[in-house]
Amino acid sequence: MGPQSTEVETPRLAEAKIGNDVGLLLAKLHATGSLLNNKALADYGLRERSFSVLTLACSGLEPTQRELADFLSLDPSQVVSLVDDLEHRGLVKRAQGKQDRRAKIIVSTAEGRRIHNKARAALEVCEQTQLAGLSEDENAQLRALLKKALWG
Amino acid sequence: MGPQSTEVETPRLAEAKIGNDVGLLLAKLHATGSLLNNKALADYGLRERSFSVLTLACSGLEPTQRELADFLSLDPSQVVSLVDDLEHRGLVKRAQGKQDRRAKIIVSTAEGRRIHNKARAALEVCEQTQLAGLSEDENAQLRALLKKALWG
DNA sequence: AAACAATCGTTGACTTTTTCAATGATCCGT
DNA sequence: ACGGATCATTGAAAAAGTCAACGATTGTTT
Repeated sequence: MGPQSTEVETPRLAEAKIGNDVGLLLAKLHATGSLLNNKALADYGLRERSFSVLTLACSGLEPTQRELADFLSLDPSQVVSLVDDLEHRGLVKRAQGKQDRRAKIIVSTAEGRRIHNKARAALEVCEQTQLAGLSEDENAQLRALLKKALWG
Repeated sequence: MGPQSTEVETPRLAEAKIGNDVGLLLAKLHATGSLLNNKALADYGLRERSFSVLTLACSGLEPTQRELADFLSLDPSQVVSLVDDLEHRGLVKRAQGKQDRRAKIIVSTAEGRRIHNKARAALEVCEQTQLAGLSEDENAQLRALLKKALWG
C-alpha cells in the first residue's frame, strides 16, 4: 500500500495538471481516507463497507439488499457476504420484505446500534483529521458539492 | 458491480445520515466516476490507473516509480505492472535516475503523449457528464476543495 | 388462470486487484 | 568500508470484484 505516514506529504507531483483531474483527486482522497477509516474501524471489527451497511441498517429506512447494492455500487453477491458477516455477529437481522417476499430487509439489532454509535464517533475523528486543512465552512461546502454531484 | 444505468438514480436511501459521511460520498462519486472513466479510456487501451501514470509521465516532472506509488496511493509492485504495460506498448520509457541509480524515472514517448492527449479529451467529456449537476463555479470549487483537503 | 418474463437473494467459479515478504542493487551516514 | 535504509522487482497469498446460473417469488400478458 501507499504511505502510512501520519505526517502530511508534500508531493512534488501535485503540481502536475493531474491535480485538476477530478477523477484522480477523488481517487486519492478516497484512498487516503479509506486507509484512515479502516484503521479506525478495525477496533470494532468493521471496515468501510460493513460500516456503510450497518449505517443503513440503523437508519430506520429498512433497506433491501438490492437497494444496498445499488446505493453502495456493489454487486448483489457482495452484499450477501457483508450482511452474512454482520448477521453472524448479531449486529443486523434479515427480515422478510413486506410487499415483496423475495426481498430481504436489513435491520439493526440493539447491539448493532451500540457498535454503530461507537464506530461513528471514531470515524468522525478520522474525518476531522483528514479534512484538517479545511475550515468548518469549507467542510460543509465539500459535503454539499459531493451530494449535489451525486444526486442533483 | 452496481448499476450501469446512464439515467440518474433517485435513491431512497440518500436520505440517511450516511449522506453526510464524507468517506461514503467520496467512495460513491469515485465509484460512479471510475465506471465512466474506464469505459471512455477503454478506447485507448487505458484505465484510470494507467492513465494517471501516463499523465505523470507526460508532465515533465520526471517522476520515479516510488513517487508514482506514493502519489497514487499504490503499492510499488502495482506501479511495476502499470509501467510494464505502458512501456510494452511504447507509451513510456524507463530512464535511469539522475542522482539515484536505483530509481527509475518514467518519461513519456511521443506516441505516449499523442495517446494521452486524445484520452484526456475523452475524459473531460466524462467529467462534464458526471458533474453535470454542478455549475461551472461549483465545479471549480469542488476541485479547489479536494486539492486543499489533500495538500493544504 | 395459465404461461411468461423479470426480479430478488444466493451460490459458486473465475478473474482482477491488493497486500506482503523477500531479493539484488544502490545510497547514505558513520 | 561497514551497516542500515531505500529502490525496483518478483512471486505468493489474500481480498475484492465480476459474472452466470439457480429457486423462489412477482408482475404481466394472454
